[in-house]
Amino acid sequence: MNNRIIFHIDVNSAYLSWEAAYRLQHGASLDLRSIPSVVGGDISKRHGIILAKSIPAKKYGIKTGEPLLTALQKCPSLEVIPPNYSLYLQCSMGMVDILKDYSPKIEQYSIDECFMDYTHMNKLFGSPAEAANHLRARIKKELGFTVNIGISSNKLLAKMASDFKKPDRVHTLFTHEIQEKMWPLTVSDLFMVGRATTTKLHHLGIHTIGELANTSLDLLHAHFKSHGTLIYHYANGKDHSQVKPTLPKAKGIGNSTTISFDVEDGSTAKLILLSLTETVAMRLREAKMMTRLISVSIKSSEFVSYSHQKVLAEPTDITKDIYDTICELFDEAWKHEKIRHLGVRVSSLSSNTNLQLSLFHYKRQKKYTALDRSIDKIRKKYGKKSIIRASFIHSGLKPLNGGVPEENYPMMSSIL
DNA sequence: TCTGGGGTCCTAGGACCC
DNA sequence: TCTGGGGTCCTAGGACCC
Repeated sequence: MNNRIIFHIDVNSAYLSWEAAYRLQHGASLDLRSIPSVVGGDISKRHGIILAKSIPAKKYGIKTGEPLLTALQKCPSLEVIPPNYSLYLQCSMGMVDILKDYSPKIEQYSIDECFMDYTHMNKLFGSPAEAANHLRARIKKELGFTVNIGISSNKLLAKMASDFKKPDRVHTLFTHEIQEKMWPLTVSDLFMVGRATTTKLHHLGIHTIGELANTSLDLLHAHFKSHGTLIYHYANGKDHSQVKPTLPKAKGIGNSTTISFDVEDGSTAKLILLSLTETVAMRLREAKMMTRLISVSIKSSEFVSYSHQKVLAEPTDITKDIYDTICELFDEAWKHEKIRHLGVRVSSLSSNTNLQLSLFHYKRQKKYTALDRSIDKIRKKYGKKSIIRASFIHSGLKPLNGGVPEENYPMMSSIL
């Protein structure tokens, strides 16, 4: 139990590296990773933030999540590349395919991060360090991008280790190395210590992970409740969570969008909410789930966010039912300020396999369920834009909004 | 500082029930 | 009503992650 070997594999500057590798494989002569470059959204659509940066861009003080505009002030010659999520999905799947050669126990933590349990696997690829280096080199050679790999006896320490010097490195962080390698780091480097917690810890005089590790659990629990207990154990390198090879069942499905202009009237807002609901409901049915809890979220032009939710009497997967509830919630919640951002989310999900329709609503539900099924089929066969609601015609708004990347991208060729 | 979008988990307070 | 305590559900907001 205490002798596990866990790897954390982290793609260096994932979105940017993937774009760079793709371009090189398609004849480009310039490697984006060698110049100040970023993947970022469209400023004119108010999506202008940095999603990934090259190491040269980092040297200008450009940070992930910061506005594109300030990044351009720091480096006017910055190369800005739009995101391409279906490419990222292909690259991510390519990497996981390689990882599967090294161990069957792989957890895909995000599109660019995986945990791998290498316990008892030494006979296959040698010692953990040998295997990690083999893996690192193979991904680089076959897929054209680099990764950092952290090795330890649990997931937390492996993840912390992969964050050490980048790119293209393997690091270990075993228990006996915690004091030397992890404790000198600033407390905000610890997983699960974000901005709010960092500020509060500083007020308590705690600045390094080592200081956090040596603070009393009682004090931390008094200030941070269960989160205090969590970060105390993390600072001491303690984590017993398992590598989970199967992805967990989704707890909720949501889509949201920042609108390119401020919305001032309810009818425009509701049209945007409809486009979001369409996508959310399609994804819900695709997952063969029903929802009982519907919520709408609003962000004003002044960046004030709020939400409103409702539990339904019975679960549904019908677009119209979800949308009607969304409109009701919006009318109750909206404070009539200018709107920048709208979101639709469904949760309290249950399987739809044994759907029991109440007798009273049976006919109505059957009708709308059949309608949704038909629309889903047409969209699947002829594309998502093949059938749209009349209300969007001439509206200038997208009839479907949000969603997950589609798997329609040509597979990356090997670099050879 | 003109500052995205997808998630998960936790907490606090109120309603309601026994 | 000088009036308890525990349990569950619901709601809103906030923290964190990539």
